Amino acid sequence: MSAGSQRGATARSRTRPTRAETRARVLAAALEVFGERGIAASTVSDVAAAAGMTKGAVYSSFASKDELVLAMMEEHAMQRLSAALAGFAEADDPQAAISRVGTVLVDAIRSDAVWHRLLAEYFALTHHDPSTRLALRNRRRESRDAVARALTRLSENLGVALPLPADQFAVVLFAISNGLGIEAGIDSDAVPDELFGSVLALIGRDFLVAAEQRWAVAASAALPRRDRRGQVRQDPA
Amino acid sequence: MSAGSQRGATARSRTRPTRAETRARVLAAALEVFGERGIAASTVSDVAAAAGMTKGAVYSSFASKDELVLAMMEEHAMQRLSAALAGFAEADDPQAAISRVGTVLVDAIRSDAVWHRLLAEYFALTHHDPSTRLALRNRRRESRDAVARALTRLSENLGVALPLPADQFAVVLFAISNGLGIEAGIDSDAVPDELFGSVLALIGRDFLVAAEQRWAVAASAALPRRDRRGQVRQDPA
DNA sequence: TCGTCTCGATACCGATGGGTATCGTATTTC
DNA sequence: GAAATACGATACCCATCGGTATCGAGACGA
Repeated sequence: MSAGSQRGATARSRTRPTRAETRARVLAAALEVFGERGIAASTVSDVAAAAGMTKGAVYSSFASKDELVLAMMEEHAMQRLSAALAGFAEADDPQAAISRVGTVLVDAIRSDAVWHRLLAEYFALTHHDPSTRLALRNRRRESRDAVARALTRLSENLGVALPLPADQFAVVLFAISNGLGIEAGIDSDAVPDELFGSVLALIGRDFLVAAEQRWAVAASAALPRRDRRGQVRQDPA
Repeated sequence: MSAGSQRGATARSRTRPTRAETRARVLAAALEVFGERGIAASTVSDVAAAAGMTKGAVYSSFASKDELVLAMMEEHAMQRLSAALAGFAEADDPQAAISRVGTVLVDAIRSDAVWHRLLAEYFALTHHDPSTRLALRNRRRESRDAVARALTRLSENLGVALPLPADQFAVVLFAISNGLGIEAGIDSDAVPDELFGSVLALIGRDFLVAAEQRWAVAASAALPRRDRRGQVRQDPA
């Protein structure tokens, strides 16, 4: 009936999006709206509207607002983690690996101001609900472990010890990233672009210096390693 | 005014608390309730009840929930700042000053987990309201400046350059404190007590070493100050 | 092409909670 | 001590928002 039915053999033009499409659209809208207005301050209808739909659509894909929020956080956390890990990714050249880590982490701050706001609110919001709280904790743990493993591998590849135990170093990376992200969110003038890099350089100075020497040595020839006390080499950073 | 032998000191058996008292009680209750259940999740009545009063009392002292929240944050931020600065306080012995800074900052994390949650939520909550946002930004700026000044003074007293420009160093301190606080709030096992100290030691290692040397020199004899350009003069962009 | 099922729009409900009007009483003023 | 005032409790208002019931229309199998 109706004017429909023209989605004949070839064009296959759906007039109605598939379930997955809707879900994706809603999640994207959720990220946008929650990120802009805040989770608590946004209504389900707001999100729906931003996705070009109505509440009904949202509730047909998500059981509750909480679940929508959870799904949105999971989704984006996943993306962020894999992006971060991609930075570490098997780079044959350790130098490249190091510089990539820096790059990734650095613009993680600026580009994802929204994410830092969201995480901050979610962290606070979540505190009273044990199950959500555990979910966040476990997700955070996984992420940290992944980063810690990457750090360990990096350290082993270079044959240089990390400035801190890998797991603690991972925590510190998260903390600084998040902390600077929040400071930047409060007062963007206060956080120059290179600040994260500077801090990392300070924390990892010995590591970087040693890595550089090792690499240089390895590159120049198969020389036995020289003394590593070149304490204040000016190069890094 | 003239005739009134107005409320003679405190001994007066008042059946009704003074305005300032109620305000203080409400603010204390607000800190407690908001900190526990979250700002958005708490109602004005909750806060009032925790203070042993009703909504009416709150609204007779604060124009709106927002204003109550703002006042509570201001109040506590003030306390925190002065506590932190007390750590820097005119210590004749620079060594003591340094170690105090460490101590203060370290247990600022553990002891004030609540504060970190609050700040996180407030930061997120505040983002959509320009005036509150500016208030937070300015308050944050003042705090940073105060810390930066203290750092500068410390550096001058010791005659040793800071690892970073004072204002940036201040930001980093705030960020790490807050960041680690949040991580600890999410997963307390992940943040060992000494982590903040370790990171600070890494960041400020040269500073600490140089300070120690200088102090040792100064202590050993009343020597005129020696050249200050020691090997540690590294100060990257 | 028809029947069935799924998805999403519309309309609605009920609770929650911020905010207000009012009144009684303690405090202050004269 | 009486009048004026300030403060806080009580009762109330109503906008908002999460969630639900229902129904029409598009998708899909036969």
